[in-house]
Amino acid sequence: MSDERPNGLRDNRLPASLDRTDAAILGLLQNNARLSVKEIAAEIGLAPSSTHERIRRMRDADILRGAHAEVDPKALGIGLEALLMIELSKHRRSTVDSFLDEVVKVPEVRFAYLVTGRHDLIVHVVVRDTRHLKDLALDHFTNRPGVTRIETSIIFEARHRHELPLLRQIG
Amino acid sequence: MSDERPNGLRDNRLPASLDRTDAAILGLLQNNARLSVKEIAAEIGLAPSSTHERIRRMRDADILRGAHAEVDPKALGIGLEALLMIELSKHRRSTVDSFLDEVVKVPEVRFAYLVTGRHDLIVHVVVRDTRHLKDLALDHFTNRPGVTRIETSIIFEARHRHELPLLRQIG
DNA sequence: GATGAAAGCAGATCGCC
DNA sequence: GGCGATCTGCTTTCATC
Repeated sequence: MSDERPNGLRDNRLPASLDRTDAAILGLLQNNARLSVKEIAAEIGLAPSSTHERIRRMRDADILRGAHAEVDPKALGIGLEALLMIELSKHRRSTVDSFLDEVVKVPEVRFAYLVTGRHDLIVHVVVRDTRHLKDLALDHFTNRPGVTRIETSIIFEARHRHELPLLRQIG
Repeated sequence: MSDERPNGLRDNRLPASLDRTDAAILGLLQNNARLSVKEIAAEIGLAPSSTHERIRRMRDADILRGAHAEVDPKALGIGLEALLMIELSKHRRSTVDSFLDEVVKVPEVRFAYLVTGRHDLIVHVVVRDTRHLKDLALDHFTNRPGVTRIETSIIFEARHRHELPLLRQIG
């Protein structure tokens, strides 16, 4: 959701025009970033060189932003995942950006969302067990200045979609 | 968080032993799945063939589970992201799995978490604008049997960590 | 833009240590 | 388990349409 570029200016690039072939490539790569250009080309019915050129263009335009490997959490000793729903004091709400930056440096944090509504911050954490969760909450959140209240929700089950929907008219 | 294999049996594989070299490889690939074996080898101080063998082993052991490309949401017309915090009726709580399955088929859904606490389900959705959000909530959630209440939290800002922490003793 | 051919390079295997 | 050599096949470039 970041609107901002590193220099702090709004990103005023004109919306890059994608056609349905580009969208198909993005869909395939979101589901499996290890697909070869050759495999993608076969899937979409283009030559590998043409497919390669489209991928290169989308990378240059920062539409395609790299890829991340998925690792089995259990293999790393992660036995429990939770969402921390955090309320911040009025004062801290003025400096939420630096707060977000600090939070996301904690290794056990997967994401931190600044949101509207009952809570101010939703933080997804991964831990060994309930004891680790308690320690993490106390050490990094409960006692932190600016935090007025935390609600903990343990995640029983999670489902993910890796592919974003295409919500624009395409060229 | 899935404990289950496709056949419905518990996964009883012994915990695969990772050493710190394996952990370093996983860390690099989580941050950038497009790194070549050669680049990873240089980073961790091993020969490319040895590095390749370690990666192959972790893939075979299902510790390394593929990769997903990251796409600029704005390029697809996504202007707004939100969390839907959903309460389910007692009856529906007995069939949450099929509910989760259906929810995650909706293209605008990124993830759905079944959780403890005030809410039962946390659903991350991506939409064009507030009008789209309203329509999505009404069409797929508010009027759905089993849903008793929805709270909507708009995401102002999001930060992610792509690398999971190593929480096990390593060999 | 798309294409096929050519060049360069990475992935994968293997025998050896 | 790590290593270097080797082979194979993919990525990337480029001239042409």
